[in-house]
Order: sequence, then structure tokens, then C-alpha cells
Amino acid sequence: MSNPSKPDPDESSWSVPDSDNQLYFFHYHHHQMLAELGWNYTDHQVEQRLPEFPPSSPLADGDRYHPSDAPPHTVTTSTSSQLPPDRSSDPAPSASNPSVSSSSSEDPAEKSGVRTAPAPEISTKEKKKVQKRVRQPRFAFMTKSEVDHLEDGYRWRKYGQKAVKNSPFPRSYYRCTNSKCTVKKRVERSSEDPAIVITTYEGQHCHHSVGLHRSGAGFLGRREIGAINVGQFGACPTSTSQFLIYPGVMQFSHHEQHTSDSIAQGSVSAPTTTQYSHQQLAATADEEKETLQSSTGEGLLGDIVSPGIRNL
DNA sequence: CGGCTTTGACCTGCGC
DNA sequence: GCGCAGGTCAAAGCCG
Repeated sequence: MSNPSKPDPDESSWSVPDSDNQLYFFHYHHHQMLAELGWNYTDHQVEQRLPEFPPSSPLADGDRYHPSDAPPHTVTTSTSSQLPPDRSSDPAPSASNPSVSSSSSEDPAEKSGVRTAPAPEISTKEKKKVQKRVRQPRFAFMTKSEVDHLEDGYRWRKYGQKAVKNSPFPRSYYRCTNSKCTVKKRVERSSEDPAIVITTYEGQHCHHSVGLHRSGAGFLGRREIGAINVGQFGACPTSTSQFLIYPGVMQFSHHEQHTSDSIAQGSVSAPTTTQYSHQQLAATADEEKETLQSSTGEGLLGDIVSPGIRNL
């Protein structure tokens, strides 16, 4: 519940972990990776807008992905949003800085709304104050899919569900099952277009994915793992393609080809075509809401879906 | 039996 | 200060 017209008090304290630079790994490798993934990637402005590429490449290690597994995809990006302000000085837990997250509590990014364990120390209040102002980077995906909960290579535990105002669809809250990982995600359906699933990721994984992709047929393996390790990389294990995430707006679509495995496993009921849209959420929840609303309301998906996309 | 989901209660922030 | 909405907790139940 926030007012879009009002600056979010948290905005000034939005925290980007020290590893934030790694958010931008897409800068250097996206062409190559997408090419390898079989994506026909059309990049308009990314190169000029993205900041420096981080020193370390997440793609250095093994790669089980076989380009032949992936169908041709069309990726279209636009870059109208702003990069998040530099908050690298904020004491947020960092995926690449495990000492930060592990030295305090298991879930240091817990918001102020959380009932905390009875720890009657004075410092707790201060901690709370600080933590209250710390927010993990968040990224939202708008996925046109019948599947609510898209697999992304990580294991999630649902910890809550809430009815959303002005929406017939509830919002589900998930937390990464890794005890040291503070990543959360929210999954909800767009009230304007029930076919669109909005998945919001918050934070960065501090561990590798668990390789849930069963047989791995058509899935991406190590590449996805390495990418996720730097925080801003997503994948759809039920798809033969994956999607990349970087700060700013990125929109794309592709033909999702569920493997017979995933279908058999019940993760999907039938082969479907899924359209993905992604953009980094604005620094504030308000902007986030605006962004999402405008995105869905103005047919963002329609803008990015290539004519070749079809629903099966 | 462990892991996960469900669900009502609780807490906090924000607008009025 | 009050009410609302979002976010989270945690007990209970379910399931493999």
C-alpha cells in the first residue's frame, strides 16, 4: 500500500549489494550467450547504457547447455528505465559477500514488518532501523503462462499468501529454501490480464541453483548456475531457453518448449508458448507498481511479442 | 518423518 | 489515531 505520488522513504536506502557490479554481467556476454542459446537477440541500446562489466565472468566454468537443444528465439530489448542508484555503500547482505549475511541472522534482509525473535537487546532496535531501510534489488517478470510458479532452478518455500486488493488473484510469497539465502519472490497474476503471471524476485542468491531440472533435457545446467550466482540471471527450466536479467528494462519473448519431462513431472500440463517480459523494478515499491501497471496496461507484452509467437 | 503448503494472526507503514 | 493493505510468522495439515 503505497502512494505513487509520494517518494518512497526507503528509496534513499535501497541497497545494492557489493556485488552489484555483477548485475551487469549481461553487458558483455549477452550477445554471445543468447546466440549460444539460440536467441535471435536484437539489442538496441543496452551496450551504451549498461555500466562497466564486472571483472569476473560467471560463465567461466562448465556448461552443459547444448545450443542444439534450443529453438530459435527472438529477444527484443528496450532500455527506457534507469539504472538503480549506486548504493554500494549500504550494508546489505551480499550474494558475493557471504560473510555479511552469515554473520548476523539467517535472514538479515527481513523487513521491519517481520516479527523478530525476542531479543531484548538495545542494538536490535538499531539493527531493525537499519534493516528497515535496506532493500534488496527486485526484478519483476511478466510471464504469459498458464503456469503460476515457473521453475527457475532454485527451490522455493511458500511462506505466505495474501489477497491482493483490486485483484481476484492472490499473491504468493516464496523464500529460497537455502537457509543462508535471503532471496524472496512474489508470484501473482495480473488482474488486468489473468494470463500474465508477475513474478518479482528480491535479492540475490548466495548459492548455486539446486539443479531441479530433473533429467536436464533441454535445460541449461551450469550456465544458468553461474549466471544466477552473480545474482541477475534467470532461467526457465521447463523451457529450452533461458532469460537474462539486468538492471533496466529488458523485454523479450520466446517460444517455450516444455520438455516431455517437465510435462510428465506435472510442472506443465502441455506444451505452451510463454512470453516473457522483464524489467527491473523501480527503486521504490511505488514506482514498481507504476511500472508494472503501465507495462500491463499499455500492452507491453504486446509490444514485444514477435509476430511469430504463437500459443499452442 | 521431513519438507512443503495452507491459512489465520500479527506487525508495520502509510494515507487520511 | 485509526483503518487499510502489504508482508511475514508459525501452527496445523498434507504428502511422498
